[in-house]
Amino acid sequence: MKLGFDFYDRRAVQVARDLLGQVLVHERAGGRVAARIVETEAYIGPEDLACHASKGRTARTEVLFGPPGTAYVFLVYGMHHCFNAVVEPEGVGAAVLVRGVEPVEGIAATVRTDGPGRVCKAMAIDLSQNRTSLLGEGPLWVEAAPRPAARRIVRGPRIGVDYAKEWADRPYRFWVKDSPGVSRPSSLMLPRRNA
DNA sequence: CTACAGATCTAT
DNA sequence: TAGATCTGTAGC
Repeated sequence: MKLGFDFYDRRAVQVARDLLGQVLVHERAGGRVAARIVETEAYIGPEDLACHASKGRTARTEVLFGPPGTAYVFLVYGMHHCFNAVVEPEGVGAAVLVRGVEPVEGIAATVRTDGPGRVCKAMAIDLSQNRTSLLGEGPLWVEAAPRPAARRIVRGPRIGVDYAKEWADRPYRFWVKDSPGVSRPSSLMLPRRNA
């Protein structure tokens, strides 16, 4: 069953942690694509300098202030899409970014799904899903699934938000320990093993 | 109006 | 380590 209003209508950090293990589904003409969420980041509101809502209400960020359970998709670096779920009560500009998934259905095993850009590419998510509801009959939703054991959930600072001053160090990133769907900063990339 | 940097990824 | 490639936002 789909995660509903009450799931998203909570603190961003809580939703980010609870989204781990849940299954993101995109149903479209070409068929259904589904993947298990293994990495998320919370962007907690306008006071959070890493959150797009810190820019105030603009054409781009307006959706963040809307009802929880809405898709927020944006384009970064002119080529990569990032998928978020709007969270917290209406009026609070907050969201949870999905940074990594593991294929469940409709994604070739060879396709990489670690990193927010790759998640959207693998799941065919783009700006056409921006502002669509995750709660009703829209093309995107999150299916409830068993959560990972608490001891398999790891927490740390968000990626790529160094400009956000003290907010950059806040531990708002959550991921499932040892999952291949979890992204790693290039500076920490391990050398490729051929053995 | 122009300039610039960004919640990234890939190839060199 | 830099280039792709586009848009919101700031600055003039």
